[in-house]
Amino acid sequence: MYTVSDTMNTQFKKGVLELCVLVLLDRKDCYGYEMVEEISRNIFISEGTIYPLLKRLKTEGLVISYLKESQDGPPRKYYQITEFGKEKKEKLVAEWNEFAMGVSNLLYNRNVDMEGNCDE
Amino acid sequence: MYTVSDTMNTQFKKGVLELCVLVLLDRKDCYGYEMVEEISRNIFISEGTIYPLLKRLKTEGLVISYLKESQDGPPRKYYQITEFGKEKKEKLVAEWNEFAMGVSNLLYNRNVDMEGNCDE
DNA sequence: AATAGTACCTTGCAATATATGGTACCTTGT
DNA sequence: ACAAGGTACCATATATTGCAAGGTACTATT
Repeated sequence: MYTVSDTMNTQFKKGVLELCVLVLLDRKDCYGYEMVEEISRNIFISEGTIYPLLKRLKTEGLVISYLKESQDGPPRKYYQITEFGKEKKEKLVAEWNEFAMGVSNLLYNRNVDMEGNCDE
Repeated sequence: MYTVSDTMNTQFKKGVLELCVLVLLDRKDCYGYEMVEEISRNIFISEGTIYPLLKRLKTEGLVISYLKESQDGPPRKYYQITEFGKEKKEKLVAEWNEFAMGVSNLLYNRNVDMEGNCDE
């Protein structure tokens, strides 16, 4: 199991894990435990986080799920992204990029003139 | 007053606004209303967010404050970053950069081998 | 006198990552 | 046979924090 330093700021992850899960599922169907492994390659995530998150995504209609047997342990619950989920993913990616750029500008004092960010 | 689209994901900001405030205060002393203006150039922030945040930073010893009269309205409460605050800022900047890079790798499927992210 | 901008503040709410603890399957070593 | 460890799922309670909504008060403009 891969791990990234668990000192990483918990708050930073708010909302981002949903984005990460949708991005993974847009590539291929995954089961929960697998996604924890994947995401853990890059940012720390606790197992206790993924299952409530997946449940929420399912309730919101962003994903569906199906069971599949496994040789290595109990049956796996695979998740598949829906069309609605794909739309949401696109929206979140765009928002994340805009946000990350905004933060970067603030941190490194680049006050670029962006379209539509001024009242008059 | 500058504004960025207020549709920006609220969750993304968790923890980041603290970082932004500390970065601003590391450049120069600022008062709350001023920081809202500055930050709003790049990411949406509500006025109702900054004052509880500043209060918390003060309680934690990351900043101190002093009053100064103004011609344009009521007295301004300026905030100054402490040595402890500067250390915290450095730590948060590093954590943010690591985090943002991790997310970027996940979004764009760059599974780089980074040092210390594998158990064996 | 009324309005708008500046500048501060408090309270309650909503969202979500995590810790903790639990169930159950399979393989390997003793 | 059985203990241990990895795989795989789940639920609950808690902490953190951004925001909306509402308030006070000063100054300048209409």
